[in-house]
Amino acid sequence: MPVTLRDVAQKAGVSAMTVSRVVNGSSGVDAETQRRVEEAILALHYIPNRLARSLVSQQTKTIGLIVPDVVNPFFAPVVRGAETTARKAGYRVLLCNSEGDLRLEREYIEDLVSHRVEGLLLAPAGDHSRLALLPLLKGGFPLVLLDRAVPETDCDIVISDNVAGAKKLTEHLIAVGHRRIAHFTDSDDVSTGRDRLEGYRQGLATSGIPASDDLIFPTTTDRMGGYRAAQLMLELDPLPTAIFTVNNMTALGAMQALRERGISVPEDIGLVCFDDVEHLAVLSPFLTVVDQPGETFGSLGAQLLFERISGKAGNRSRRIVLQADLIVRKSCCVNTGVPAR
Amino acid sequence: MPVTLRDVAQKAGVSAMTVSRVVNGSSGVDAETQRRVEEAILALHYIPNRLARSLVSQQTKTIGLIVPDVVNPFFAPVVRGAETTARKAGYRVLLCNSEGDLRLEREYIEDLVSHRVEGLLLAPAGDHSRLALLPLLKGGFPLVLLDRAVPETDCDIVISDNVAGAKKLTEHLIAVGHRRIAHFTDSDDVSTGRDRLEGYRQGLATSGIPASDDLIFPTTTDRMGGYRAAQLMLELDPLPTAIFTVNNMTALGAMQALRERGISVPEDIGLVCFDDVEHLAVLSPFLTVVDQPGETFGSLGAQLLFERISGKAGNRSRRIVLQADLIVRKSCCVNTGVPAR
DNA sequence: TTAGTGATTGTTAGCGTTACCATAACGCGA
DNA sequence: TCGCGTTATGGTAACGCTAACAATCACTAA
Repeated sequence: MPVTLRDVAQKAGVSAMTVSRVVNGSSGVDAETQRRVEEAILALHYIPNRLARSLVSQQTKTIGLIVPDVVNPFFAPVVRGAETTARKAGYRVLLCNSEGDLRLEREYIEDLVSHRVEGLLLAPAGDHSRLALLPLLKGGFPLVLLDRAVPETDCDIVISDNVAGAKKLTEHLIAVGHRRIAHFTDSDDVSTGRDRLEGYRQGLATSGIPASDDLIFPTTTDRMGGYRAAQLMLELDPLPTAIFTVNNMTALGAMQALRERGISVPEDIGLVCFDDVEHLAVLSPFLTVVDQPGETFGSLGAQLLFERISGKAGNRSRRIVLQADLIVRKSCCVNTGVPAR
Repeated sequence: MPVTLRDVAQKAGVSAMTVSRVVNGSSGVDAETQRRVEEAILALHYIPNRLARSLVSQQTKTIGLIVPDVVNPFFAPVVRGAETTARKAGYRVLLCNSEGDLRLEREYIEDLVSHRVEGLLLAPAGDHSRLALLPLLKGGFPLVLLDRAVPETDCDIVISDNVAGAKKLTEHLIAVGHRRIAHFTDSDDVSTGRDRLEGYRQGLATSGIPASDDLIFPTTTDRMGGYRAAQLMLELDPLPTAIFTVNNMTALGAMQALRERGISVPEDIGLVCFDDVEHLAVLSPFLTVVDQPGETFGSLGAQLLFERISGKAGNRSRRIVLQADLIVRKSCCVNTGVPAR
């Protein structure tokens, strides 16, 4: 059904090759011929078939990007950063949403490879993503990890210093007077979760506060996870005076649960988290957070990937650690300077 | 470099055709042969080349989705809805971000067509998208518009009743006592902007309030647009007692500008808008809005598209109008019942 | 004149896959 | 033993495109 090169060639009274030359702007086509061909292209609304083109040229000018959640205010700018950088390099991005699900992620990886993307940007679902990545790595497939590390998987990565960030956050809580701090953490399978938990522990340790497992609530990193963890936490007696959640969505969920119980932040309990919530920060600068530069993750990741693709990247794998900044707002430090209870 | 069907065939000691049969689960392959082939596939990490496959089968099992802004809390669920529905139908989605830019949009459309997507879901940048769409429509290409109509362009569409929604919002403002209401509107090129402006006018008209052009501020629908419009509006004397912005991002920008001037909402001025801001609604249920069901836009749109693709969709174009719901929160109705000033 | 030069265009093959038809091998009844 | 259907497998062409080479032509220098 769609118009092909041959259709154009026939209409213009030339060979397919000549049309191809015109389409690709190659030199060595007579001006008059070129005009006739261009006329035919316009008349027929011819659009080249990239499948065919890629098949012969062996390059698709496409990279894949898999994130656990496009909607998350942290990943959204990551996507944008990657896309912008890719565009500048003449590449397009195939975007996939793994929902943090290993099986879905695996499917998407296969899918992208089968689409012959020239490289892959991946914010992995967790440590077990390793199984899907190993064959890629073994085959020398250009791959850059974003945001999350995968143990024993040696490849380029853009990540932030989660331990330091979490430690900063914890120390801040302690500095404003909190001693009993709950932590909502991700499943043990995700490096960011582990690192932030470690930062939390270190933060407590430097102040000589014992870390109690009772205060650590493993959960999922979506809003529901925060909601559930908060409900569990609310059983505690005495209640913690502050919560440090592993990411932004979890904090929102916690917030929701607290509100439902009539517990207000920061009057009754402090709340801090990793990752900012962009739009929210504008409307009511409220949550104290450690903010990661999402857009930079995306653009740096894409840059690393393109270096890999073009073979400019040597054998050793590169590791970029970005700084995460503490943004102190109002969600943990009560006005009296001392937390309630 | 990548492994092909022939490599597998050679390894398994069979012809390419046999491997193809195994890969596609066709019958008529000896159990023992099948085992050998499967072994070879696994050993070689063979992944079929979808480019080649699509080239011969003439179907890519892929649809395109173009939105003006993935990051916008309204479009994010649209994307998710479309993707989920597509997945269920065995399709994948190529997601593109037009940034509301006509040229970029046009490029993406060409790109997607050249990728031979089987259909296109488009939230158009504006009326002028028409030029890019006409050739598609003429060629019978499956196309479904989302959220925004394009005049004189007859095709399937999922849209909400913007006039009614805007009217409701305006009437609500009037009901709580506002009479001098500013409206931040989109460029005249976008149907949603026009319709909401029309709703605003109708809302005023039913109460016999004259609509003054001085109160209407055309701007862009991002945060910066809202910010700038608010700055212009602040020159007005007397100040309006309420603002109705054309979408969520514009409201956030306005909010920002107001805060910077020390003007608080709703005490000093009321603020309402179209589209909710999901995460924000949880953390502090504040903005009074007309909420559109984003996910439904995406999934219904995808459904329409698949009916089109499979030819089940007759000749006439379908138009689905969704209801937009007024959610009354705190951003326009002051506690005293009377707006300031 | 005659090969030589350069500019323009065409021909052929192949990218990796599948549809379609051909072939081979086997068993089975007559 | 032959013929026939049945099952398993292979060969060939084609999808739309481009790389590489081949052909054609006008024209020029010797």
